[in-house]
Amino acid sequence: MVHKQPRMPTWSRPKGRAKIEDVAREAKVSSATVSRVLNHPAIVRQELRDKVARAIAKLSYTRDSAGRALKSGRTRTIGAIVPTLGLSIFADGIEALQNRLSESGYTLLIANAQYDQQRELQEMRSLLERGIDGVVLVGDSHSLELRTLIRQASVPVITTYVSKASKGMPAIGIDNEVATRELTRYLLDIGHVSFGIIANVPPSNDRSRARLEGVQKSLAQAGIDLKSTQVIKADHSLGQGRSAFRQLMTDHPEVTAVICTTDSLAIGAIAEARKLGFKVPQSLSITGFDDIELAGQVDPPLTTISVPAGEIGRGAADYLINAISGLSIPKSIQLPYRLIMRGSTAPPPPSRTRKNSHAKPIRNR
Amino acid sequence: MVHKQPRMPTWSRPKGRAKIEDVAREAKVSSATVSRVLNHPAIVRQELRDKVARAIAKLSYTRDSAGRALKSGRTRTIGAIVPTLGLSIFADGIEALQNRLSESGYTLLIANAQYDQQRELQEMRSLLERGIDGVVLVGDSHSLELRTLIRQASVPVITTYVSKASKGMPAIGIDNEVATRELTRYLLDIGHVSFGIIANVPPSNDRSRARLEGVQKSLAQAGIDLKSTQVIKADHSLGQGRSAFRQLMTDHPEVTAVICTTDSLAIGAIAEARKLGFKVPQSLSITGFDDIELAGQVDPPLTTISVPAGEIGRGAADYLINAISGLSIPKSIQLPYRLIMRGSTAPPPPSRTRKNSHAKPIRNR
DNA sequence: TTGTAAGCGTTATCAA
DNA sequence: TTGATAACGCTTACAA
Repeated sequence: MVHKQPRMPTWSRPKGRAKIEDVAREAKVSSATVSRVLNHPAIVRQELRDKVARAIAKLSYTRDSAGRALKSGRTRTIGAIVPTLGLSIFADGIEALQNRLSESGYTLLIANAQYDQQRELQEMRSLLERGIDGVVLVGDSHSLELRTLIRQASVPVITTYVSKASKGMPAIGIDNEVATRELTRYLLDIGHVSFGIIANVPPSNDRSRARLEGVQKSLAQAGIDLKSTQVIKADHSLGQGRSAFRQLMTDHPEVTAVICTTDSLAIGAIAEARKLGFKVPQSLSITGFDDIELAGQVDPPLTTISVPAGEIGRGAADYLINAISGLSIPKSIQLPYRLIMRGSTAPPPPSRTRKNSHAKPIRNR
Repeated sequence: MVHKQPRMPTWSRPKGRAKIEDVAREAKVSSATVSRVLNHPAIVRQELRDKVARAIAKLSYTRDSAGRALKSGRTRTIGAIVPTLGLSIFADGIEALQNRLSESGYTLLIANAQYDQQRELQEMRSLLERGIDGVVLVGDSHSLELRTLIRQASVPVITTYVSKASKGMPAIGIDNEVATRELTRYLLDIGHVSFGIIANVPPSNDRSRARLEGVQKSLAQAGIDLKSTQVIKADHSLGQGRSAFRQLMTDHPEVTAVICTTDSLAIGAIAEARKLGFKVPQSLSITGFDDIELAGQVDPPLTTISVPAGEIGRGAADYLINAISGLSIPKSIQLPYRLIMRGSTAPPPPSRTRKNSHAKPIRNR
């Protein structure tokens, strides 16, 4: 005998979720008391507190954050816009950011802008409409419109992976330019005089630009000339690293040190170098930037600059949480990078050191 | 002469944001009309529509989603909980998910659970409290409590990177077990009889387990015995791939094919193999799984299974958006994987083929 | 210490 | 076609 299933009402309200009134009724107190138990437990009598707690457990009540946000003007939500999640350096930062926020009861709204300022603006609008309490950006190339939007919303903001506040926006990260200066200095010190650079320069990538400038300035300071063909532009893929390397070495066989602005490019370059028969580091030094997981595992392991992505993420979280609660920390936070010297760099072959190089004499002292 | 700055009120409300009433006043219509222009423009007269539009532009008004959510019970927000963002396969999926959601006016709340069911549960509570309209999970190992929570909230859910609905939860992804079966079949077909497996088995990683089972079943079917020492457990890091490989080859020098359950492990294994003097693929074949960017760039390029992370992310978004609007698509979506044959695999050296192997005769048919 | 009630910004129902 | 108004669930003066 087939029984008919008890039929659901044609359209039952999607949420059978308990509300604060239900808890109040169950505990025989007012809804205000329930709210107080939730938000300021100290000011309610132990006995009632327990009753309310039991009622909450029984109904497995959770606050509806919409009502809460409407009343308080706070969403306990932070937004982040990154260029992409496809680069582990950003993914790692976001992961750390989320972990820290979660500990403090915040949730993370995330968006990616694909290095497109127009998209960034649009995502920001969407985030702002959601009423985020704070926002995390990357880098310091942002449209004026974006800045205006943030200022008008008077939402705390911090930008990451760079170290200097730009146009009043606080930052947390490393000084990319100083980092490549040190790296270049190191290569100069061990005797290199003929350089090639593989730089990822998608539009609006200020970090990469700073890295490139660090190298250029350091070389200029050492009186070493750099032809424009010694700087190859690429995106950040391994494949581009390979082809850029090939082009570089075709045009400039005299090069003994190849500086890449990301590890991916460097790893691509190493792969291609090996294929082309270069001995790294004996005849050719190659460096990266970021210190991704792979950097220490390739053969030879990559000399690179380590970027503290986790610390950046955590620091951004802490900064915003403080800023939201009124403790404004207006200054930028400069984090230390580390020059990691591994096996991909060595002094140039004897025949190629300064003595018999074509480098001009040192100009700037 | 120093003028005092006009002093801000001790505590000004953080938002100078225009509300719907302001727009209404500016346009000399009722707030209801403004709302209608925003939500059902068709039913309001052209003239008023324009007036309202102008007022909106003038005040640069945007809806406050808290009020909206409170009224409508919808937040236009999707939550996602991934094990980690540190694996590019997940980062890529999330990126695609976010892009697709963004196109449809949704924003993405993200959390990571670090392969910890307890954390997953806690993050889910937080997400649910935020009133998400749908949720994306990874894999099919989830605590009963989590399932219950989701069911009670009656929030649409989809799990990803697996292909079969488990306990009523729809899924989108590939069939990991079938994939490694095909991969193993391929290795058998080209003559391998002695296998080693490097498997990442963090707690609750069902994908990895399925991959491992696929290999085991395929080998069992071919009548090939697998000692427990031929299966090395590891996490998913490159370094672990290296050490696992070393251990494997120490215990089982007869192995001619090493199957790794992730590309990272395989790349680590290749690096170590090279260091130890193995010739890949001439004397040893190595395979991965995921087809990360690097897989095609290492030397030799890695034979692997390609997982369509982007498609998974987009598919999950589409699924949820449909489910939210009532078009329930109850079935799981099985996406095709691809076996990518590259240079890291080849027939075993002649001396090691079946003829003179120690493999038992085929049992199962 | 607790309860009552107003109001946060929006949308939808009902009347006009 | 438009306007007035009542919720939505929560927090917080203000009263008791």
